[in-house]
Amino acid sequence: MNMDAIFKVLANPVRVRILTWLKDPDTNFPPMIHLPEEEKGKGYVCVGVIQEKAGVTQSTVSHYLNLMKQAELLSCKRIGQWTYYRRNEETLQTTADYIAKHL
Amino acid sequence: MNMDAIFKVLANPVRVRILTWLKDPDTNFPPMIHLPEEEKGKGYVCVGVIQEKAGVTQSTVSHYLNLMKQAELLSCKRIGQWTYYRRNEETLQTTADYIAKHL
DNA sequence: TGACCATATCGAAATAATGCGATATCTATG
DNA sequence: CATAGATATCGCATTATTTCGATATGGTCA
Repeated sequence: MNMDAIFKVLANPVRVRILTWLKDPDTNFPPMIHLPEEEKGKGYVCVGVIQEKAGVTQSTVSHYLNLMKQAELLSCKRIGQWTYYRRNEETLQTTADYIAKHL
Repeated sequence: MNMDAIFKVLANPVRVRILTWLKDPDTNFPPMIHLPEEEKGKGYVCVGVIQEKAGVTQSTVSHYLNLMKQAELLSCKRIGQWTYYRRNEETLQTTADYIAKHL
């Protein structure tokens, strides 16, 4: 796990907000109506609604999401013309543990 | 507590290393021979030895230490011509708790 | 296939962080 | 008070990040 990349992600408050919004997609985002039934309830949120809520341009949010994916804080799945991102709880957990232990 | 400033401190690997070195001054730094008896064992380390170990210039380490102090990750005490820095365990603890809970 | 929508990538300008050398400040001491 | 040592601050050049608009890509559907 690349802690360095993770801390760089966290150094930007918009990215941190996105990360926390994704903890509870149901209250922070509209329902993902194009998501197939079997993928629902897994925390997936498409780029467009994240962009709108974050208040940055489409290219910026795409860049941010990519950084977070490189750091393995998010994973994504493309379904149709949409890309859905969700938290990678394993990395988040490991990060929290690392900080508690080594910081 | 300013999480934003804290995450910015952590975004630099040299600063993170300094923070972790200060967890165990006895093994990471030479003894602070000018420190008065009553201040020993409190984790204080002077700027010079941190600079040497970090491998950056004096002005750079001073700047880093100041950023970490602003973020309340470190506190400092001037004794004689030396400034001694040590970890602020309270902030570190609160940070770890915050991350575990909100991230 | 062609128009359309969502997302990704590219290129560039603005802003911020990095990290240095030079200089200032502060403290001790002769 | 003059000097010396430790640290802080200043000014600046370099590099990285931010963030945008423009464009490319990839999927959908008539």
